[in-house]
Amino acid sequence: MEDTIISQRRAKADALRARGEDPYANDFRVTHTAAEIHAAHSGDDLETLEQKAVQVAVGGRVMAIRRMGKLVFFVLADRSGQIQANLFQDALPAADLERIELVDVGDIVGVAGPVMRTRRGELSVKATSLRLLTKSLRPLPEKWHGLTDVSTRYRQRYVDLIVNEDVRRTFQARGRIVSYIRRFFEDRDYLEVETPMLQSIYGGAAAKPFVTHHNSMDMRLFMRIAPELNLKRLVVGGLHRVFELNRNFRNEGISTRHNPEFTALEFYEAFANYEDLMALTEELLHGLCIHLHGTDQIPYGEHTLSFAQPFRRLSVYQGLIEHAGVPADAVEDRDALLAAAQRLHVPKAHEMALGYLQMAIFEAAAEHLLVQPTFVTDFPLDVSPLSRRKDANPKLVDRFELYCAGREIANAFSELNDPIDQHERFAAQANQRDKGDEEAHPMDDDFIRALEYGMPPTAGEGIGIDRLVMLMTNQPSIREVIFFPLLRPEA
RNA sequence: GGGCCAUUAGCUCAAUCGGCAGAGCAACGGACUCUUAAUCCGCAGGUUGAAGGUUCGAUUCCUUCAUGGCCCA
Repeated sequence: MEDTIISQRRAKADALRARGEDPYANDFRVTHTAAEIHAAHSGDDLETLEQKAVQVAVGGRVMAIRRMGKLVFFVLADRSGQIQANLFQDALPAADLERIELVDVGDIVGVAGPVMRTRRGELSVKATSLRLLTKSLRPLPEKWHGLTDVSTRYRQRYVDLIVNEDVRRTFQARGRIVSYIRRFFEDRDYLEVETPMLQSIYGGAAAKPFVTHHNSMDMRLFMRIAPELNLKRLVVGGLHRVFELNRNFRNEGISTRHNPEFTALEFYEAFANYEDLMALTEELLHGLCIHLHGTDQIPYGEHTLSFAQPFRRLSVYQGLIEHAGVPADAVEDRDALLAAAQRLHVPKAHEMALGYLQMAIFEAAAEHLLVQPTFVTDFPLDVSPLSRRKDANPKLVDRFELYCAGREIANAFSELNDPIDQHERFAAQANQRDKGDEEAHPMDDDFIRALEYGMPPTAGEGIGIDRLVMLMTNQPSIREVIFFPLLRPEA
């Protein structure tokens, strides 16, 4: 029974206290990490190390104990990796030898002594002292199979991280990705900014918000679904290159691709258009892939993704023609589109305005085919209330979405900066809302006012960081790249 | 929201047609000064997710619920 193990370990903590030692001490100082020791001495043989007698102090969790009678091996894990500690009876003071008996797998210990190599070649620390620094009361999962139960892995991510090295690596990669992105934009003279998560009017995307309440102001507030409108206000204010890398909240279903809170990068650059952003996006993803993997060809599930530049480009209309079987001269023909929608089992097709219908067909027919990075361009105006019209075709906008592995990774456009047009678009969205579209964009009078002061010609983009991390780390579920994905509370 | 699947010891998994609930690892006791999932001997550990039903008898069959996973919308 679990309580049996816990009480056994509590007894060991008590035994330590009886010896006048704190089972939760905090006075041990580490001089080296495991990785530093491996890096410094990987080429040193047994005799060389004996001569050098390099003294180190390492601290970490005991991942394995192998007792050989008068010799005990610990495998220690610290933030950098693992190192073996060898506890020889004739190298340790009596008090430390007795302490070995109080150490369990899972405890945090400190070991000091010279770096050595065993006869079998294992680089180790020969312990001349042993401290027990943190008593672990709960047993770790089995050493070979680890922890695999998905629910437990997410609920007790700390255990998942202790025992599953690949999980640790995935989250380390996530950190490096975020860091690379920040550096990428800082190098291009972008300013990192933070804008409100709590908003009295939400906007910037088509999604349902979380609603909350401010008590002392007695005010309804929304969790933001996107930072877009605030970032464009900053561009109006003269911050011509800004980015925000932060959380968005959308009140929708949970799946392998959706978590209610997710991390997005949004960036805005004045005097640029959506074509410029395609080039910038290629550069960002290509550089990131090389930075992480040293190559631009990486596995994702059964596929090999290529981030070699340039990425494929496919207009929405081309997609309708090539993948949905819509005749080339009928991409704006409602009857032809409805026929395609029926073939593809698009629900509620008859209720949709033209642009929504085109996109629903495109998504049903083409989305899953877009495995290699592909810029889908030239979206219908109806579904793009914040994008600039195309000069050549006012029914379309200067917009692209980047698809990869059948998923939307990024969404970008030349920004609509005509306040009159923007007001009309919001009005059209209000009309959609009246028809029952809960995801239609709400009117934002202050945003119109900001545009009336004049926003320079600008292009902006949003990139889903969680999905990007999934691609870069070959993970099939968004929950594998979010430390604590949303779950129902335990019973 | 719909369908399918899973839930058994701390962890990973068994259990024949409905017939005494088992193993490995971890733990506990012991042997061992070069192990690498150490090895060897011994011992212990269970409200089979919850509630109800069928049955002489339920881990197994049925119903409802809970949690999670996958697929679909």
